Amino acid sequence: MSHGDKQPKRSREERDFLAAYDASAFPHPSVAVDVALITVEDAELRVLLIQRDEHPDLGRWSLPGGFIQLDEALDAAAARVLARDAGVTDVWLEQLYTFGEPDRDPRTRVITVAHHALVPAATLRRGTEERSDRRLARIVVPWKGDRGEPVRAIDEDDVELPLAFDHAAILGTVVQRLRGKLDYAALGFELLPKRFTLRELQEVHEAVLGRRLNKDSFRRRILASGLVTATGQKEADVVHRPAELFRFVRRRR
Amino acid sequence: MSHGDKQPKRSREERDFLAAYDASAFPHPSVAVDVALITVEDAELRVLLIQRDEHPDLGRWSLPGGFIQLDEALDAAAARVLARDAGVTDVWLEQLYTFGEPDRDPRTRVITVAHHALVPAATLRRGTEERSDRRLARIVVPWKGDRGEPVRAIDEDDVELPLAFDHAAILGTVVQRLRGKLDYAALGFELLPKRFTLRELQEVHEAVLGRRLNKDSFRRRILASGLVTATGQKEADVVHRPAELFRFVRRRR
DNA sequence: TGAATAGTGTCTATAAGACAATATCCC
DNA sequence: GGGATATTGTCTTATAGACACTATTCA
Repeated sequence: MSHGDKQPKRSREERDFLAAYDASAFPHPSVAVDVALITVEDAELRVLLIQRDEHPDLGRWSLPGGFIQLDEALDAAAARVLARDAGVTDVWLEQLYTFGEPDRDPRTRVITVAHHALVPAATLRRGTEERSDRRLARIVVPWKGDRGEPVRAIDEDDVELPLAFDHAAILGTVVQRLRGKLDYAALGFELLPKRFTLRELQEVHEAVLGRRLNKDSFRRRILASGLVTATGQKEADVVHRPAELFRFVRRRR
Repeated sequence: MSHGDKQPKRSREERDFLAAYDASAFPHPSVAVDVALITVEDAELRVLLIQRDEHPDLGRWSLPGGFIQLDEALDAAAARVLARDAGVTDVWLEQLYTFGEPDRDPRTRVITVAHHALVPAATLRRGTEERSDRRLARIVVPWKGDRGEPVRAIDEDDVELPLAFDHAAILGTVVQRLRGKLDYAALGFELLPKRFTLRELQEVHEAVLGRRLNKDSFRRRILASGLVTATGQKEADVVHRPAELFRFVRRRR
């Protein structure tokens, strides 16, 4: 057993019980995973959406998702879906919340264990450009703070993409969670390339939080955290004084 | 499909699809809920445990739990389990995390949506006194901060209660989550009676956080938050100057 | 009166916000 | 040089921690 402290020595009696156990004695729900693959581009929060080509909710836009397999861990299922639908591997991926309202899927009872993943925009752009059923949609958050209510998805042409099932609510919870975690977890770095300027990091934080931050204290706070270290290099091809490039360094906690 | 419609008007074709959908075409996991019913007594974090009287893990101690019903929402299943096993209703109850390692239950694949609930100690003591298969166990946290690793359960006689399945890990996640939420959510009040002193509130915070807090700044912070209001009453039967009783008031955020 | 905790006031250290001054790049 | 942003430094304000002092109850 991978969980827990002690490996229970099972008695003969317990082994007999387990051998006789019939899991099909009562009906079971379906269990799926959905993954919100999040990035920040042009200082805006974005998510990968896929247009459904099957009933139900055909034509609507959904998060990458799929049913879990019986011998598959939840995070493994999420990683599988992410690789299959977005061609993305080795990214920050974490369980978010489990959505299980009885009527959330018209087919049958489907409980979905929602996950969220973070990836730099450059990584995501490779490979999601050509397909017309994939969009890197802007997330429009119609609330302030951490209320976690449903959000909307808008494509590059300012067209709203209608979301399938309860995915607007799932995405609202994603934004809520990211805003809550940003303060104490080193999330910003997951959304940036290896080397980045402090202004870029601040823009990522602002995109996630949905509000402007004070430049001076942001700078001081990040530098004091010991989470970044200067590389000595400077950004290039900017029309102003180039900023120093920093990189993330594992430390603290 | 048209782009703007919100409430899906299902087409004839979609309705036919749904009517023909066969949920039993592939095997499904079992889905359960487990509930950590938490309280603070004698300035220590406690949880209600039940000794298992069936295989598997017979004799070990577990959180109240049960399989969800097909037409039952997740939080409704958690509330049902809580009422059945602890006789407790109308308490703060929130989804925590979903545990789904393939081998976490030896019977079959069981995914559990873990919840946590908070209740004042006085409320819980009523009705959980007599039964020998129920214990309000102390939670011993062998780590600092918010690591969320497994914890141990100790009864009143300092005897460790071996935990069933991965419940030690679930409880670790409970402590981690409570510590993270305490800063910004008004959790402390859920663990106290209607009227309480600031010292009692501080003791609850200290029990959850597992560390001592500065009295002066705790006092200032709570009073400045606007979350409590003085009642004009004072505590009785104490061997020292009685403190003023406060009550929780909904405000802020 | 003494033990024990409540509650108040003050001082200091730290962090955030505001703002000004200077630096450095491209055009 | 001008535009634009980087980077540094200073000042002000808010908050946390430390500590001292007074207040109030019961034994």
